[in-house]
Amino acid sequence: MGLRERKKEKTRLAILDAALDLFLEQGYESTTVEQIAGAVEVSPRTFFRYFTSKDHLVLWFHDQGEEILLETMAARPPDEPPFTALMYALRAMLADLEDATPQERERFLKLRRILDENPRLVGQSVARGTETERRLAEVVAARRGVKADADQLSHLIVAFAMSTMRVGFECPRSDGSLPEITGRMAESIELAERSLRPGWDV
Amino acid sequence: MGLRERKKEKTRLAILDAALDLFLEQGYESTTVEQIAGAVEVSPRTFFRYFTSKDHLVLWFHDQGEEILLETMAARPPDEPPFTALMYALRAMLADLEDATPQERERFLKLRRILDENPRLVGQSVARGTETERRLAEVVAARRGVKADADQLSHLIVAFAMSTMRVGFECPRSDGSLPEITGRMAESIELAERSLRPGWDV
DNA sequence: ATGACTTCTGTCACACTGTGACAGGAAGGT
DNA sequence: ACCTTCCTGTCACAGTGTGACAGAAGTCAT
Repeated sequence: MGLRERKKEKTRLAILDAALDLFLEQGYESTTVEQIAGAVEVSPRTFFRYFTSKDHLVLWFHDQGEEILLETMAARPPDEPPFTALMYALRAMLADLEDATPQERERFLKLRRILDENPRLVGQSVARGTETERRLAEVVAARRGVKADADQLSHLIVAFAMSTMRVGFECPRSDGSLPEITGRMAESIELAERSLRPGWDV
Repeated sequence: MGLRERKKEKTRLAILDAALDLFLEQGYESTTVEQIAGAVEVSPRTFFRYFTSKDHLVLWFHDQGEEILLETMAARPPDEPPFTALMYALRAMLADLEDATPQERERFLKLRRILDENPRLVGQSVARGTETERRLAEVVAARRGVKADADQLSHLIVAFAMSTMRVGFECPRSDGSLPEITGRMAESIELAERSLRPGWDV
């Protein structure tokens, strides 16, 4: 990896960290792109070359999550029931979080605190999730040997899976520590599996 | 109802209709608030007094839908399983649509076409839905005699119900007529009820 | 109707987000 | 060193959204 790419990644993370800290200090809305750019000695124009919008700062982790979901789905045995495979994919996301460096974990926890304080951003985050759902629906439809456009069940399977994820992430919160989050998530997965009729997602 | 209120409602709808038509003609992004305001002989500043944002134009029907959902939930017998009650609430939304005036139906269908062409707006719509979910979760938790903050199952019930609704509305589409939409919705509800274990939402 | 009173509207001014175009500088390969 | 490519800052700009204020229109007395 060349110097150019390393430098790029460095500024990317510098912008991200500066922004997260500013958001926690003064709130999301009250923080301007100019301030964030200023904090890392970069022009506002450059900020938008790294993050397409201010919201994208908060949604960056979604790109990461989606990648893991899709990779895991591809790796699971094709004859496994789709919902089961999706639950494994969720667990893979958690595993990735636990294997991450302290810095990355810190970033994630800061982000969660910001989301707690800004319901609007939670909405944006969910909105971003619809794209992921669309892609996952394609994968699930392929597994089930149907066309995604014409099959409601494939969409329902994915929608239920993502609901399970969101419930695990969003509620209920107390200290917001990492083990708590993974614990809630595990609970949520268990709850969902217990609620669904065996073989519903064939 | 006084002249003032009638006039207000009239301009509100005038703005809405003008906007929907412009969106269909030239696309959502390419249409400016200035154009919309101009089409109804109103200052841009006034536009923002009727709709807090350009996006809000497309989300207005959500406010209406949420109201019906909450009202129906309040009217359902308290000992009815929450998910069943939520499915009745969805059907109440459909019934409201079918009872609506031709104008209102036309508005709804235009909106759907706009959503089809602008995935970003679908995302916004889903984002708006998270607020509804939060409120419904409170209602469901109250029914189940628990606190919403501390109960994942209440959230999961609502999340599953809203997933069912979204799947019914969003996929799959062909002519986009009203009977088709209500049909898809009914299918989706049936599919969800068949997928869940009896008594899972006690 | 005339008055006072409330509410709505337009104008002006402004902050902020996001984008296109261009020029200079840093990194890559030869 | 040289040329190419990519990155960055500057400038200019369109568009969204908001606060403040003055005037117009609706409301409700007498």
